[in-house]
This record gives sequence, structure tokens and C-alpha cells, in this order.
Amino acid sequence: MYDNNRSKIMSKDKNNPTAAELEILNILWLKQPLTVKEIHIELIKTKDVGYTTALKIMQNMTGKGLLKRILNGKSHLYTAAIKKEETQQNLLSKFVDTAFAGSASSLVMQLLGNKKTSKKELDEIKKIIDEMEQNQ
Amino acid sequence: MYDNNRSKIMSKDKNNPTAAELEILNILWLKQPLTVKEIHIELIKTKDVGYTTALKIMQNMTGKGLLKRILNGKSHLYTAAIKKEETQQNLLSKFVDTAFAGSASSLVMQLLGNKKTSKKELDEIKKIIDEMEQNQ
DNA sequence: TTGCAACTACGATAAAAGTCGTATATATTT
DNA sequence: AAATATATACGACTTTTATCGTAGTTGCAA
Repeated sequence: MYDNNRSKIMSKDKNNPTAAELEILNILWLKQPLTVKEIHIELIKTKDVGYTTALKIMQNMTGKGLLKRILNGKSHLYTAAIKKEETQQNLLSKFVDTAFAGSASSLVMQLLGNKKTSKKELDEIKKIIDEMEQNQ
Repeated sequence: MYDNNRSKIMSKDKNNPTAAELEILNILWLKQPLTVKEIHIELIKTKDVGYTTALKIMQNMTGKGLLKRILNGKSHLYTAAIKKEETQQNLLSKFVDTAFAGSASSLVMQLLGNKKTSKKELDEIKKIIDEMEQNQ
């Protein structure tokens, strides 16, 4: 009815995974390959979701090229089709833009100021910074 | 038809602003109050969007409690009803969970490894870390 | 005071994400 | 071979976000 293509014309979007898709990817990035059943068992540890919902999301993800699958007897075995680091990089880049108006440093400031970031995490971050400075 | 209330029962969600809503909030957090017209002028600097679209989003945001408005002659003056730091904190917390499986340190690692993060940003981040270490 | 320009209000539409029921196909067991 | 269990496939439905057209209201200018 009206021009709904503008944003699509302007920005070739990265087709980033959604939150629900990331839950599945995070499971697979730890251990692959897995069946829908195995993924579902992991998912219901943190949220209440039906089996066919998990199945459908994984089918959609396969269609989008986020997952690969091979037939294994009666069921399928799924693996992540995209790399963890690249994916996180894309998501982070967009997140810095939208939530922090492009300022990575203010994001880090928030992160370090957050009481919920554990001391252990803070120490790890410092260690990373130290190592980066060593390599310069 | 079926129980679609589970997630709502389980998790009282923070009703975080969406990407489009954040664009508007980021403008207001720099300068307030502003009219719809003024916001729209800012928005079209980076994306092609109609006036009534901006208006509608801002009306919705007011309904959700994200913005406040007062009548000013013929039009309204809008201000952000939520604090920048708190909002960013909520968004960041959720983002670390979903995109980085809860690991803040691996987020920072990605950030520092990102070639698109400018040297200036990196220096600022180091400075923040240094200051935090001073204060301990 | 009447008309135009500027605003708001409202509703229609669309796309995407998430949800799951039901139907179907395929093994496995008895 | 029939019954049961296990998987997938498919489509219906809901909610949320985003989009904008059109209608109505209001203030100001001529």
C-alpha cells in the first residue's frame, strides 16, 4: 500500500540472530552436533518452551543459513553454521550504535560500574587490557 | 487458543526500549525538551522515516512511560521519562546474557579486538580502567 | 472571521518473532 | 503385522514493532 522498502534499500542488514536463536546458538557453540531433543532439554532448563517451538525455530534457522543439519536415522543432527566470534562482533557493533550511540568507551564504563559484574569478571577484563598493552 | 502467557508469568520483563525508541531517546538525552517536529528533523538525518511515524512512536512511548510530554501551544514538548544510565544498564545486562552467554569479559575482549573500535576509544577505555584501579 | 498551515489522533497494514496443535512419516517393539 | 513411540512438517494464531494515510483540531494570518 505504501513504500515499505526504504530501510531495506538503505541498509543491507546482517540478518543477525534473534534472542531466541542466540539461546540455541550458545548451546551449540559449546557442544555440537545436537538433536532438537537435546537442544530442547537444554532450553527448558532456563525457560518454559514447547518441543515443537524449539523445532520450528531450528527449522527457520536452517532456512536462514544459521544452522546446518544432517539426517541421522530418524532425526537430524544440527550444528551452528555461523562463527561465534563473527556473530558476536556483528551484534556488539550494532548494540554499541543503538544503545550507546556509538560510544564503546561509555559501554565499558557502564559495564565496570555495574555491581552485577563480578570481581572475577573485572579481573579478567583487566588482564585482557594488560595483555593488549604488552602486545603493542 | 493456547496458553501464550507463560513468558509473561515467568519473567517480569523490563519493557526495554526498542532500537527505534532508543534513537529517539538518544536525541532527547542530548537536548530536551523537543517537539515531534524537531525529533523528526534529527531522525531523517540518518534514516528515511515519515513524520507521522515518528509521532506515532513517540505517542506509544508516552503511553509506555518512556517519554513525558506537556502541551505547548499547538504542539507538545517531549522529554525522556527514563534515565540514560539506568536504561543502558538494563540493556547491557540483557545483552551480555543473550549475546555473550553472560560473560562480560568476553564482550570486552571482542570490543578491544574489533578493528572498528577507534584508537581513541581504546585509549579512553584504558583510561577508565586505570582510574578504576586508582580508586581501589 | 474565515481559511490555511501545522499538529495530533486514530486506525489500517505489514513484517517478524514466537508459540504450538495437528497431521504425517518412520522406527521400534510386541 | 499392528501398535506404539518418536520425529518432522506444516500451518494457524498472537503479539510487537514499524509504517503511514487520512481525518480532525487548533492557532494564527490575512
